[in-house]
Amino acid sequence: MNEQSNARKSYHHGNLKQALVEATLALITEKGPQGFTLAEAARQAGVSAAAPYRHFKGREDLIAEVARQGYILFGDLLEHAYNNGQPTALSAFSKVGRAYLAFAKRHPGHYIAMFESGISLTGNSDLTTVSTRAMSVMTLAAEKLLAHLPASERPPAIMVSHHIWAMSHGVVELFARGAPGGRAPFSAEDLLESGTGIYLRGLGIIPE
Amino acid sequence: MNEQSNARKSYHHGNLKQALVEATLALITEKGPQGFTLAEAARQAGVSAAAPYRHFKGREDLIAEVARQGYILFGDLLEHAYNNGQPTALSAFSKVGRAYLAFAKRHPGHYIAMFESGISLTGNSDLTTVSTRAMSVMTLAAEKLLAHLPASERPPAIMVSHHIWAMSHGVVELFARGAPGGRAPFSAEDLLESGTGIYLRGLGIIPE
DNA sequence: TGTACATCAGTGAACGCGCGTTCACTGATGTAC
DNA sequence: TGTACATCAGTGAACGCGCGTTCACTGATGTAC
Repeated sequence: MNEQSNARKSYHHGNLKQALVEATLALITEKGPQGFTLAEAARQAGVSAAAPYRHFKGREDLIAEVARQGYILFGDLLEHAYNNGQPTALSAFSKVGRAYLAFAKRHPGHYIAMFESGISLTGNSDLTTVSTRAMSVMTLAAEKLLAHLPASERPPAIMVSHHIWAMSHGVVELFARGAPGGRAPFSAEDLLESGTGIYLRGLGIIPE
Repeated sequence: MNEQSNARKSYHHGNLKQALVEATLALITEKGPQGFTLAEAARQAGVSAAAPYRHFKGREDLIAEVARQGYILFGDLLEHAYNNGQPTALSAFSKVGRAYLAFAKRHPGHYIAMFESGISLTGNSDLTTVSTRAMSVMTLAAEKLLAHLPASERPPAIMVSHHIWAMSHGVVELFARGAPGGRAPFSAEDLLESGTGIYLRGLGIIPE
């Protein structure tokens, strides 16, 4: 949190790498993934435009680092919400869904870097690793949930987790941030809750 | 479809406005909403960088026009798919869902301009009008579908259409365009079909 | 049908701007002895 | 504890670039008579 106003005493910044990450988060949150520029991130960190090159290969690399940290945080939050499937597979699954939306709302900069910055996972093994891990939590939660069903009417867990992922992502993009959905009569939380509720009833997980 | 290579014979272009719209579509599809520049659109239309200002207030205004045309096309396709709810409310509803995904895949430039360009509906009444109209088709389809249910277990149509909208948009963003979902084991079409199928069963529309 | 003229839709040069990136540099820090 | 030196993490100036936008201009088109 070392900003321009917060003048450095020393020639060395001390924590420039992370300061740049934080500046990037702020800029991305405010102006979108493309409103972000390396030069302005440097400015916000109170450092010359050339300084970031001591820590990042360039603009892309900085965004990738933000996404990387985002995926780790995301995975942590989902895992914590999942809580090893306790107390029940259903409650754990619901909590994971809620954690998804909570992450997107509380960490919009990370979310945008991860899903809207146009960054590509292929060719960045670090990113692939952390994103796979985060997504696997959702799949695991789906698996445990589906275990309750007789095998004959049990859809693939990956499919189910993709359904939930899609619905969650859609709710985030359309209704969570003054986006196209605009002033909808339902909050993002309500929409996701009710949507997954109906979906789970369709799966036969919730009776009646 | 009047491109650079397709040299104008005359001093006047004849159809520059639409040529710029088409160039924008191509650029946006290829490089994302921010990879697009007015200058390059002009270049692709075989015209000087100043020419677009005869037809648009500026960069934003051109993107807005693309989005506007997109919403109109989108609305037309949804309405055609809906087909006045014939032959059954359920089949019409399903067709609308499929049309949503088909539009996103066949007209990615429009879709991106509409939903990912960061364009704002507020303050552009033209845009608001056409987008409202498109979305109302989805709500109408939901309404007719829900009419089959006893009032006691009938959720608001707007909520249902928002659920479907969210799931559809999520599928488009995550699985329809080599996006984060990457090489998933299911196609976007399959995912949306199965997802809405489970959802509709949850609503009690599809039995068993 | 011809002509005079207004309007329209382009041109091309110019502007100021901020960006990403490179480079030789230098002050601060860490370490071997 | 002191000193010499290597390394590190910044600086600041400079570059080339393409962008958005403005402006006076001009060639083409449309119209009144």
